Amino acid sequence: MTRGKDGKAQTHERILNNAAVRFREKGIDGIGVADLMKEAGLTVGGFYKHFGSREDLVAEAVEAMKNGWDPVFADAETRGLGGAPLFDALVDGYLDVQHRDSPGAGCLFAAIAGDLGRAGEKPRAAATHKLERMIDRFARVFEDRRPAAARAAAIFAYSALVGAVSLARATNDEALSREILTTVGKALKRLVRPEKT
Amino acid sequence: MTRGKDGKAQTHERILNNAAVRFREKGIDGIGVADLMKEAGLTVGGFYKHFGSREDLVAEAVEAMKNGWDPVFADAETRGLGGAPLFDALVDGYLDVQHRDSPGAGCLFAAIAGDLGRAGEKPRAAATHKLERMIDRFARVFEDRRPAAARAAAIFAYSALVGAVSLARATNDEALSREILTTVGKALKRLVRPEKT
DNA sequence: ATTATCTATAGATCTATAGATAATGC
DNA sequence: ATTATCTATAGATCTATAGATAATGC
Repeated sequence: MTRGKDGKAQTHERILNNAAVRFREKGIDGIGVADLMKEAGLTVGGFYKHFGSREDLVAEAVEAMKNGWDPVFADAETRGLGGAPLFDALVDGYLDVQHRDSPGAGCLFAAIAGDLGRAGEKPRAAATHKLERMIDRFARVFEDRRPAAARAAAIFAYSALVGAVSLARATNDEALSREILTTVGKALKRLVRPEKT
Repeated sequence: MTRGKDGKAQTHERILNNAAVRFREKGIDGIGVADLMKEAGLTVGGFYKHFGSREDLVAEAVEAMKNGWDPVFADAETRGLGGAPLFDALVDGYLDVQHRDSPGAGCLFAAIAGDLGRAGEKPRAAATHKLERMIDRFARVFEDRRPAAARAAAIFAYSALVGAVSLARATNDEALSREILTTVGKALKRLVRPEKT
């Protein structure tokens, strides 16, 4: 309706999904409203008919961020995978060089945890929601433990994963970067991996 | 000499140490050159007599960042501490709520790893240097293992620590935040702690 | 008539530079 | 005479808003 061929909701989604990628790639403050609108094929003036403020966009974008694990979980579910093999797939996928080199499509915490800690209440609330969901989902991988222990294992392993990719991206020494990824992967499989299922 | 009562080197240090705090508190792009100079008691015009560019300041500030562990290591050395007690002191200190709430005085990676991953070559080289030194120092805590295993333990534990504080800062749910800190602390002590010394 | 999007711009940033000033060293 | 710091400003951002325009629905 009106000017654009698409509906407003689709335009909204387009702005959002692009912002979700760009914020992870360039940091929350790394790209401006005008450029985000341009990348969505629009001009800056329409922005505030879609979002109350830039911060509102950040919060919505955080909610919209598909974390790289979604396909792994989905695939595991269809194939009836769980326990150790699923854990290994999640760890390997997270610590892969491709994930390290594609922050825009990857874990929001590895990419912008620091920015989120300094962000307003709305983005932080959205991040909290994402984090809770991620922990719950990851905890179910530890079928061999009681709920409290499974949750603890998920929190511990997830912290190590987030830290590893954050550090692997921060250094410009490729050898060190890969060493971090492989070392943390091995340690997690040795110390945290659930029993075979 | 000239205008200021202090020497140029002291002024340089003053700008640097303040920037090192502010960058961790507000993110690398969270404060401008003019405000940094004002906080050091100067005006913006003098900045480029001290630093070739803003990015050069970032790199120097990263080098200058005292990580919160320095006093713990120093204290341990004077008291002849090592092994398990030192490991516990480092883990507890890192995962303390006070560290979480004082990014300006804390670990640079927990505060700005994301920013560093997007920064220029000079800041990333400085970060790499810091990271290497941190790993080497932390690895010496694992006196009970061979060098390669000690290094792996240091990389793994450090990743978990950085991830835990990053996540604990990103959420606005105080209970979840504390749960992350205590859970990761317990897991590290159970799974990675060196033998008693 | 409504509304999604457009153009244009206000006002507040930010990095970097030019040229003046004031304190020291010869 | 030198130089560390100052004031002032250019030019490029950025968020947010005002008002015009063009497409749809009554």
